[in-house]
Amino acid sequence: MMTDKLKTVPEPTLKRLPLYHRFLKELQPTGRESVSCTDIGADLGLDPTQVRKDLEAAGITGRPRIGYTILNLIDGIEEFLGWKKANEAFLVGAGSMGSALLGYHKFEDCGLRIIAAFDADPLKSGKTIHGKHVLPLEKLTELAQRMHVLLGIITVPAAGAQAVAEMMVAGGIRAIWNFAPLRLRVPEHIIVHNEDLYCSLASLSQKLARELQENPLRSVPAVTAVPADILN
Amino acid sequence: MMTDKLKTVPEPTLKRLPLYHRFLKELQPTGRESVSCTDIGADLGLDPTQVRKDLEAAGITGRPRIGYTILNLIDGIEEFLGWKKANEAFLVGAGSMGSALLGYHKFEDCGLRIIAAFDADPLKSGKTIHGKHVLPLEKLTELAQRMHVLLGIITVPAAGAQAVAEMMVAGGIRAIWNFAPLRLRVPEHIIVHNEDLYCSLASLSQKLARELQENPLRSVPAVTAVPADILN
DNA sequence: TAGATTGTTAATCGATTAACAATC
DNA sequence: TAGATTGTTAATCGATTAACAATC
Repeated sequence: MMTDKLKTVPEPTLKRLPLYHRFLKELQPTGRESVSCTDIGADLGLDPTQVRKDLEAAGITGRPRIGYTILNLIDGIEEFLGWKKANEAFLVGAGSMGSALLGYHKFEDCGLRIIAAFDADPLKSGKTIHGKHVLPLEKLTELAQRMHVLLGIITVPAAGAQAVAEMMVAGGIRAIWNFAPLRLRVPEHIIVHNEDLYCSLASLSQKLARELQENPLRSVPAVTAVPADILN
Repeated sequence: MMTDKLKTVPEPTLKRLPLYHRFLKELQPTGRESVSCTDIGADLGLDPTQVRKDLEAAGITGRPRIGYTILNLIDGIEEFLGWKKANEAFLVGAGSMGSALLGYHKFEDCGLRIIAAFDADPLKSGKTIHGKHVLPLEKLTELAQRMHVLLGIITVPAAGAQAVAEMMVAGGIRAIWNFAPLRLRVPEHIIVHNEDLYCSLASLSQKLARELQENPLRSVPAVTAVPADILN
């Protein structure tokens, strides 16, 4: 158990730590006690030194010749990433993406507890999705304030996202996980994390275009007509 | 219209180009003809030189003193990112995340055309989600082959993802957009893009934990009891 | 012409990788 | 002891930022 100050670490390190965590969780049931950076790196295709640096950044120490105690490592990563004490969160936008996130109960293992959803549509508020109540949007600010909810998730369409962000900020929310495809304008102290699928797609699409330019088609089978009624 | 060779560009550049594109699309209706890197940078909070470098990497040129022609810029970015000719894609896993993606019709503007979904569950296959047919999983490989579909989207739970990836590869799919929280083991020439929400959450959660450590609570209003019946 | 902006080269910064000493 | 592995410092690499010349 370590409760040192949480340091600022490079973003890439922050993204890799959960990968280590996942690998260690797979390793745990095997009964092994310790693991080396070489082992972790081998599984994920990473340089062992990088793994060591990441763990060092997270404030986790091992023992020369032995490696790291798996239990210790899992605990240290969870502590460092803030997964030990759950962040309560409000989700706004009970559309399909919102519903999907409400169903990801595994988020709780990562310290995320979505305690309610909100939607401007009266047809949606009042319902329950994956066991979570959907409340009318106008209650967001007040409830966030009263309940000291510090994390907000935005899954509304782009057009409504800025307004929602402002309601969240007004309610004292400090960090926003934004799935709407736009940059939110919020005060500087608010942490915003954009999950911009369009940007993500852009990078995939460019890579595929480039790959196809280099190797047009690996094999060129006859183009067969496909039953029209089976696809739209 | 530019049809030069598509270059390999830094990943960060690839992620920023769609942001420029979005800003330019907003600018377009105003009737303005040209724009400078300073303008773009100001909107997104980026260094103008970085914007210029990114555009240069995408093979787009401007004119000193004038800037870039907006139309030209939009066209150039779309061309470079491969948004001009649609990539046909198969999506596997018609759960809530899959459904959400099937409903994102704006993906088509980014050159992504999801032409069908697949699911192992016979209760789901046969249905139609957001206008797309859901087919039985066992048809995936053959159909991908016959239709020359090159892009696959995985939205099944982690346990099934590796098997799906293998079916995709067998069907000749060249790029995979993976939403399942695990690293897929695929041949080297396959492009994999992991949309790992857990890793993303980790970084947000750590930042929030750190922020709370530094500024525990901006204001400390009384903790009010919340109607128990309104939340679960 | 003068000034704004691109294009391009150099400097800086940060992250990754390599080298090696400390240690169990 | 010898050897594997951590801890730590140095070297490399790549991306960002700064500087400045070219140009419309």
